[in-house]
Amino acid sequence: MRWDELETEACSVARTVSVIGDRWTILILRDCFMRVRRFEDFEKRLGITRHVLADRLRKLVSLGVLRRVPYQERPRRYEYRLTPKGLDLQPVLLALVRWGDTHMAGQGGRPVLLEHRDCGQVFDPVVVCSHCGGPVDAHNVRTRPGPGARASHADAAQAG
Amino acid sequence: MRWDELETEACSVARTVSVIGDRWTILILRDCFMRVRRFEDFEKRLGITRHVLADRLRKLVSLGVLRRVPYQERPRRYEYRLTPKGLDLQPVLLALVRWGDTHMAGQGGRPVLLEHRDCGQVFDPVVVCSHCGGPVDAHNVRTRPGPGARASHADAAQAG
DNA sequence: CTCCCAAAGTTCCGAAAAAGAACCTTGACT
DNA sequence: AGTCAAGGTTCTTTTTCGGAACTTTGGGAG
Repeated sequence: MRWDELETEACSVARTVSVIGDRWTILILRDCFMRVRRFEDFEKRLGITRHVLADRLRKLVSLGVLRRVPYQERPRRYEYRLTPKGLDLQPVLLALVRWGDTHMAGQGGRPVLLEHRDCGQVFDPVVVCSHCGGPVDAHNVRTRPGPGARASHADAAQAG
Repeated sequence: MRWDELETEACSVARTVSVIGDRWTILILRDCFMRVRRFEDFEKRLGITRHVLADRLRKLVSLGVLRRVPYQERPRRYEYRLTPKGLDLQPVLLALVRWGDTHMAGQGGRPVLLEHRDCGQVFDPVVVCSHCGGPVDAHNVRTRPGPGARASHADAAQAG
């Protein structure tokens, strides 16, 4: 299966992976959430090659995750900002941070803490059910085919 | 920056990406959550080459995300199952499903629905604050350095 | 006017990884 | 002895990546 076939799969994970399933893309998005916006800043912070960076930014813009905004004229220069579609990726990033904190933390503990503005406290992101508000974990979720289901594989996140 | 340098970064996103920041790895994990366990089944469902599949499974086992469990003797055969560390990736998969459903759904609507066993309803995963239970979104989270912070870049998931 | 600088890319080349297909191993079954 | 199944491994070819140099647009210094 090739990269460009992914987005046509009847699977939301596959479709999402077709957008962000690349290490550089995820790290670029992490930096976007940290308010990094310029080509050179991404390059310096990430240690990515300019070639790959340009490619990924182009891809993210064409997918509507980032937009290219001019920040000066003569010479015209652009910066990259998250669109609403891009901001919606926050839960993905939060989930990645949480897992890394739990399972990959170094000797010093977690590198970063998350503070919830609404209550002012340091917190962990917790996933709950939109219907009853109860906790969601690996053992209390079932998947079933939805209206967009097709042939082969369904979607996913059920227990082992 | 090379792949193997990622896991030493003082960033939980980077460390997590060093484990799952690869499209095949994420799709393999999706299938694991759907109770797929055997080499041939992964191969058939994913359309991945055997070479890459063997490599990714080996990597996931060595990282403690999957474990190799014998399911028959003579000839000895193994299957792959999520460990507790692997099951903890569920929020990541849920976040990917949710984003795909919202932003990449095809004409037919969502391919799969999630059902919460505790309340029996179809639901969306929602991220809330572990402290006050309030909603978490792109605009009410601040990041600050934690005990494991180091030199360069902090972590991540703040608004644009 | 010429040189130098900055930001944001693009181009080029050798190295690494993925796709695709064939081959190998263990043991059961016929 | 021949066939089948599961789970890999070994090729060869095609893509992608890393690293470094080059380009473009214009400002500012001498």
